[in-house]
This record gives sequence, structure tokens and C-alpha cells, in this order.
Amino acid sequence: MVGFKPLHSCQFCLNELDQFFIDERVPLVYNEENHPSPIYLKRNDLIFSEGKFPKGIYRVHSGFVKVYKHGDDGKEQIIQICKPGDVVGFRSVLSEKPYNLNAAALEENTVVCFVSKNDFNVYRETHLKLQNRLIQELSSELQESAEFITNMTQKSVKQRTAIALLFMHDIYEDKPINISREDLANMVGTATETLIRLIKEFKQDSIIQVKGRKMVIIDMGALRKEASL
Amino acid sequence: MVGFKPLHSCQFCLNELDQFFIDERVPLVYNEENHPSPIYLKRNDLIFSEGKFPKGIYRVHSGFVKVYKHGDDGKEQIIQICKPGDVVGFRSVLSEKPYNLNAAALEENTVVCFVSKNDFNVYRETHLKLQNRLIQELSSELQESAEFITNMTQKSVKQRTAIALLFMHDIYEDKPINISREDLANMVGTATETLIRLIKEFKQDSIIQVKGRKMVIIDMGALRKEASL
DNA sequence: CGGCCGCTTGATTAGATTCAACCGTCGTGG
DNA sequence: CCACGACGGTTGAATCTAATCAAGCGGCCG
Repeated sequence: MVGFKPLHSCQFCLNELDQFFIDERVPLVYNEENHPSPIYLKRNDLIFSEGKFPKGIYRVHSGFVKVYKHGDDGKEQIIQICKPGDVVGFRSVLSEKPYNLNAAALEENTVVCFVSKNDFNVYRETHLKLQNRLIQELSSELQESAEFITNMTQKSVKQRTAIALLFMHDIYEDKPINISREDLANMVGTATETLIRLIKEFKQDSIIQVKGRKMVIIDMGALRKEASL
Repeated sequence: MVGFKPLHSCQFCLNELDQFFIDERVPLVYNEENHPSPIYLKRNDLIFSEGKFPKGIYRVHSGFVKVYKHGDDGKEQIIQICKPGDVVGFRSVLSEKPYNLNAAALEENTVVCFVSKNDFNVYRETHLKLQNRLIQELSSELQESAEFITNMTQKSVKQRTAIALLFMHDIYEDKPINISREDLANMVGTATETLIRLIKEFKQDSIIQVKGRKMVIIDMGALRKEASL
């Protein structure tokens, strides 16, 4: 169960694409107005939103980005969390369809870098290796998506909460997990109140430590157990 | 809400890939033992299963194929339904990872055609247009997958049942929907008993007609309404 | 004819949502 | 400087949806 990838992680460490960002001098990159500067974001600042046509792709420089969808009642369902180095928004560029998701900063002081659709496409079409790598990456993500769907439909809220915590622990690389209860609930796909009660349970069972909004996992084994059964 | 694509449909009507199947003389195609014959399947016969490495791709010739994942408790979650003309199993070939899903015939007398991984890859690498088309297709499917996830997490079982019925109606092209209650429940992600009760409700509300296992939608408008709210 | 499988129904239970209220903190404006 | 309000977090109680358990039905096949 180690290496279990519960929620989509936009793990975009493609050598070929990294090369692209080096070639294009990211992160000292051009923003949408062609100014050579990164984009600074506050918590919940939008990067792109549903229905709009993509102008380019965004690489997370620091902080985290949530990619989510609004349900009918307005509740957010978080589909993926992107961390520094990940690229967000490229699927819509590739599919040539409008965004069907929203992306926003998960944390204060998130910085992303913009690369125009055109620059990306030109590079892409002249680097066959990248094309192949993209096909492989997209197929993998599609495979993971089936995993994710099965987790969401078949696991209990408690299991999903455990999975989300393990995922965030990974993302935060052993630093305390710092995420709003609401965002975490939207990852898990449950009500905020329910999530809080489960966090409390895990705390009482000495599986995690909670200080304010920050959480530290102290018993990985127990949490993994909760996640799978 | 028309054209709403609730569950993944492996809508693989890529001109370039169709060309491939013409070139390769599918459906009079080679099976896994290199015999020039299609594969005949009974209901629930496996086409491929989790953990195995892909040997090639399969094109549905007649009948339907379900692609599903086993949850921890053994319950199936159906991820997609493939109809004649659709291609199944190509994602694992492209990602170069083992299958993480199972595929099986949904109906008696389902026929699929096999094309070896090698034939597919050779063709693919010599037809750049197909490469681009694949990237586009995979990205689109990934976008749809977000839609699907949001539906599964935020909609009620009743709404999801309505969505599944609309989808099956589409698949069956106005012919009566013919699917086991269990399979339908596994599409919706609910217990068989719950599904049956909802079918009964829709029947009592004169939204569908039920004759044995076959179902006909008689009030599309009402069903669409149920689906979205 | 018997037994199995898919389908159906009823009753009970459990898990999660919803509603309501309260607390503490932070930022803003009087 | 303090008061106020907004917001995120937390708790309790009531409600509801859907799962589970149990049982019966009908048809089909061996």
C-alpha cells in the first residue's frame, strides 16, 4: 500500500518537459501580458476557471494549487493538488476544449509561472520525445483516475479522510500539513463538520497531532490501516 | 444538459485510428494466438484483468464491454462501458504499465477483435497525426473523468441512477436497455437493492417502462430533470 | 424435480448530512 | 484603542439517505 496514489497528483516530472521550462527560462517567465514576471497569488485567487478557453499552461513555483470543480449546489470537489514543479492547465490546452475545472491557490503566497499555449505547442510539436512522454503521462493519469473513482465510491468517509491525510503528508514532505478544514473536506468529498469529527477521532486515537489548523501524522501505520480498511 | 457525458464512454471514433483498423483488416483480425479470427465471449467472460501486462488492444465488434475495478470488498465499480467500434485496453498499452482494471463482456454474444501491442505501436509511431489525435483524446477523457468524479461524489444515488439510465439509453440507441440490475448498480456505485427500489420509483412515476430486465425510457425530460436535480 | 441465480420486498441499522449555535481570532473602521 | 463583524473552526442534536440483513419469488437449466 506504500506509494498508493489516492488523489491525482499532477506529478509532472517529465524530463522532456523540464527541458522545455529550462529552454523557456521558467520561472523567470512571461506572464499572460507578456511581462517577464511570475504571478503572485493569495489564498483562493483563481488561476483559471470553468468555461474559459486556455491561454497557456502554469507551472507551480511555490505554494500549492487546488484544481476543483463546482457541483450543482456550489460545493467544490477538489480533483487534484499541485505542488511546486507541477504543471497545471495543460490538459485543456491539449484537448483544445475550454477548461472544465477551476484552479486556485491553496495557500497564501503561492507563485505560478505562465507559459503561452503557443510556446508550449510549438515546443511540443518539435520534440517528438515530449509527445511520447505526454501520451504516456496522460494514460497513466487516466489509469489513476479509475483508482480515484473507486476510492470515492466504495470507501467510507473515514477511509477517504485517512487517504487524503496520507496524500497531504506526501505533498508536504514531512512538514506539518497546513490546509483549511473546508478544503480538506472538499478533497474527501464530505461535509466540513464530518471531516472535523474524523480529524478529532484520529487525534484521540493518537494517529495525528493537531495544532490549530496544522496537522502532523504520528502513526503512519495506523493511518494506512484506516485507509485500506 | 443534452450531450451530458456522465460515465466514460470510450468514444474512439478517431479518423486516424479507424484508418488503422481498416489497414489492419479489423474486424477480420488476428487474435492473441495470431489466428485470423475474432474473439467470441459470453456474459462476464474476461478480456483482460488487473495486474496483467497488456498484449494488445481490443476493438468491440458487437455487444458491449464493461471496464471495471474491484473494490476492497470485491464489489465492482464500473468505470466505462464500451460499445461496438470502441477500443478498449489501449491506455495500459500507452502508459506501459500493467492493467489496473478488468474488462469483461456485458452481454451474451459479445465479439471483440484483438490487435497486438506491437502492430498498434508501430502504426502509431509512423502516423504522427494519430499521435496528436491520441493526445487530444486522452486529454478529453481526463477532463471527462473530473466530471464523472464530481457526479459520483456530489450527486445522490437517485440522480446517479438517472444519469446512468440516460447513458445506457444513448449506448443502446433507442433499443430497450438490457443490463443486469447488479451491473447497473455497479455503474451507479450503489447496492443492488437500492438500485431496484429507484428503478421501481421511476417506473411508478411513468418515467421508464420495465419489462423483465429490459427498460425503456418514456419520459426523457423528467429523467434529465432527475439527473441534474 | 430440485436447486440455483437474479430479482424483489420489507425491516432494521448505520453512517453521514444538515441545522443551529458558539467560540476564538483577525482585520477594519469608528 | 476598542468594538464589531466576518470567518474558520468546533460541537451537539435531529434527520435522512442508503447499506445491510433476511426472506421470498420466479424462471431456467441440469
